[in-house]
Formats: sequence, structure tokens, C-alpha cells
Amino acid sequence: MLQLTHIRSKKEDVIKGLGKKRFPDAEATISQVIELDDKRRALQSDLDSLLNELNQISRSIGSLLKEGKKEEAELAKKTTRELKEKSKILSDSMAEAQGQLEELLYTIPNIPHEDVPEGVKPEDNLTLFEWGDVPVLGDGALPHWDLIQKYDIIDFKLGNKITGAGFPVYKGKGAKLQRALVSFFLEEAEKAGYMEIQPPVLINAESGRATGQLPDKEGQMYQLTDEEYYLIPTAEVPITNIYRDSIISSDDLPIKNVGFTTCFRREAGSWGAHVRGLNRLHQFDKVEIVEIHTSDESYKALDKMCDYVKGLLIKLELPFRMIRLCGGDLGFTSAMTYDMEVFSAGQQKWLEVSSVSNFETYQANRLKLRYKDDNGKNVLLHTLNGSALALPRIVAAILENNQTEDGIRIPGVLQKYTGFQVIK
RNA sequence: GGAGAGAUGCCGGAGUGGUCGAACGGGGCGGUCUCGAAAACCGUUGUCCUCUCACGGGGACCGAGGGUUCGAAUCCCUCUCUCUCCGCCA
Repeated sequence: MLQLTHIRSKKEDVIKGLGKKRFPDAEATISQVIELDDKRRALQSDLDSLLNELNQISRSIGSLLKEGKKEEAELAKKTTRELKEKSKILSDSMAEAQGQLEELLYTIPNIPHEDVPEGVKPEDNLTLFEWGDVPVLGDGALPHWDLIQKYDIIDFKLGNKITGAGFPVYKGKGAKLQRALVSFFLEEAEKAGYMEIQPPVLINAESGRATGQLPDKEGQMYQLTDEEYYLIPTAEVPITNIYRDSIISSDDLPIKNVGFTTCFRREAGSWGAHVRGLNRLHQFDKVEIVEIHTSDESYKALDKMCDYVKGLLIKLELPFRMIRLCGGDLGFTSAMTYDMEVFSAGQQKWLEVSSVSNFETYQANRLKLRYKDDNGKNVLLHTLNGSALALPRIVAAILENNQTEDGIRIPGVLQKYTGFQVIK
């Protein structure tokens, strides 16, 4: 959620930023926000002075009764009763204005960083960096959905039987490859100074709201019917919510966490031929890094996180490119996002395997996540996160890029975890 | 799931209707003392909203939400969570 003080003081910038993000009617919405806030403040002010009066009289009744001045006390009681009626009306309308204001603020996305390119479509994204050679495969090269059948390592049909589409079963060396990747990612993260977290994979609505999945992505999360819990779409949600409602000591900054969880996404309305196989699933595993920084440090940290993710891809010998998302492609809560895409030769496609974002104070504002600065003032922190990495597409790329006539070669760094060098 | 107890500030822990935002202790911070440190002593120490250029003022918050009352941390109701015992159980 954007900060009201920021909206009020930098109104023009906010409207401009929202335009970049393709938010409709930015100007009207912002005016409405300010109007509602003015209304709320006026009501608050009136209510406060009324309550002040009420409190003073109530206190005086106490002393009047002690002094035995019963009649005067009764008279005062009558006055307070009237004041109370008025205060009730005032506080109701204040709560109403507050509610409307909040609802409106929830619909407004984060403002993009000034370096975010203009644009609407993925084609407007900016490619910043490419690494590795696209493998040239022979005539018999297969996409991963054929390879997994050929070697019997991942089974979609079984998943259909047990659950439904998008819930594959990993078998034998397929399962072991996944586990190897998880171990590799977690150990690399630990070496890079991240503390490992194992969070719950169910979250309550408050957590969903704090990191911005609710109300924006309501329909994208699986929801329980008996309790108001949701299955996490990413470890970002529970891990970031660890720090909800807290004032971090500056000695504890920066915070660097890593977590491996299964993620669940309904992906409503996004199926089709372009998302075959492992490209898009309802359930998948992901290792996520989450960082918390002061505003001075957060963009340096974002760059470092990208470097870290690049390092993983290089170690896995996967050709990739790094792109900076344009305004229209940027997520609801993000101010700046870099995507990492690996080239998967079997389907001749770039696959997004990581998304690294700085949310600046957008999440922190809802989270009430602050630190005490040198003047003892509470200041909102910046939250950042990134996939490091999402498993299925990495598996897809490894299978496709490393296929040979003799089987699939396992990248060197993973062999100590898999215990085998080839899937035959 | 059944029975009982409880939820107070950074922590421990008082407070059962009237200046209680909250005693007391610990911790933290500042100071005196010291070459320095410890000890001792003195002072200080929550969050949010709001008015004010500022000094400063007002309001809200004692698990959450309602209610009673002129007045609630204190009484009543609902919910959530924690603990103990029993049951069940990876």
C-alpha cells in the first residue's frame, strides 16, 4: 500500500508513476484518495475534541460524587449522554471514511522506479544481460514432456489420477534430481549469508493482505473451505510476514532469509499449448530469497540478489538472459523487477525461472515493518525477494539442454547431490 | 474432541469501576563516580492517529470484536490464542 504522506506530498509523481504502470484513471483515483483523507482528518479532529470534552466531564463527575455534590453530578451526566450520542455519529462516519479510504488504497499498485522502461507488453521489456551458448541439438531432440516419459521420471498421468492436471508425480531419478536441486540451492544460499527458514505453507488472510496477494490475487490462491486459510503461492508470503508488525533494531539489518517450500497456484485462465509439461503447474517447489533493507541500501541489494541468481544459473551451465520488466508487465506490488529466463532448447523457448523484485515500502507499509533510525524515529524498511530458483522450469531446461543419445547429463555441481551423472 | 486456568509495556509481574499509559523489578539508553570497567546512585525509556512552522496540545490502544456505565485494564457477551489434565495421534 502506498503511503498517504507520499501520495499527498508527491501527488504528480504518483499519478505519473501509475500511468507508467497502466493504472486507469490515476488522476481521479488520487484525487478521491486525498478527498477521503481530508474528510477522515476533519472527522478525526472533531471527534477528538468531543472526546476530550467528554473525558474531562467524566473525570469531574468522579470528584463531584466524592464531594457529595449529587445534583451537579447528575446534571453533568446528562451532558455527557448527549455528547456521547454525537460522538457515536462522528466515529461511525469516521470509520466509514477510513474504510473507504483503505479499500481504495488497496486497489492502487506500487509506483515503478524511474529506471523502469515504459511499455505494456513483454516485448517492451529490456534485455540487460545474456550468458551462455544455446545448445545445438540433433534431429532427435525432444521437448521435456517427451523426455520425462522416455526416461519415466516425471508422470503427469499419475498426477491426474491422484489430484488433477498440473500436479505431476516425480519418480526415481526425477525425484532425486529435484531433491538435488533443492539441496544445491539451499547450500549456495547459506554460503551467501542467507538464514534458512521453514515456514508454514498455509497462511491467513491478514498475511495475504500484508504482502499484497489479497485482494489483488484473491482468485489465484487455493483457499480452504473450513477456515480462512490460503495455500501459499510463494514462500515470500509467510517469510515476509515473519516481520509483520515489528520494529527491527538497526543492528539486525540487513535481513537475509532463504526458504524452500512447495507453492500452489490456481493459474486460473492461463492454460494452453504454450504451457505444456513443466512450464506451468498448480503445485511446484521453489527456493526463495527474502531480504529487508533500509531505503539507502535496497537497490544495491537488488543488484546483488540478481548477481547471486546469475551465479546459480552459471553454475548449472544454463544459458540465460536477464531482463528488466517494463511498467505494464511489472507486478502489482513491485517497484522494480528483473526476470531471469533460461533458454530451453527442446522447445526453443525462453522460460522464466526467477523474478527478483524490490517492493520498496509498499509491502512494509501494510506490514508495519520499520526500524529506528539514528534520531529514534520509526522508518519503513524496504522488502525484496527473488526466486533462487523455481524448480520445474530449471528441470525442464536441464532435461532439454543436456539430452544426448546416451541419456541426460546431470550438471557437474549437482552430481554430488544426485549421486549419478546421467539419466538413462 | 472433553475439563479447567490464563492473555497487561522490550521481558518478568502488580493492578478487579474514577487523573492508570498503567506500581514494582529486570533490561535498554543518558549521566555522576573511575585511568578504564564493574558496582552504586540519579535521570530516562511504548505504538498509532491528529492539530501546530515550532514549543507543545488532543485522541486511541492493557489478545480481538461487541456491550453495560457519566467513567472499564478492571463488569458482561462472542471470538482467537496459550498453558495444565484427559482422550486421540505423525
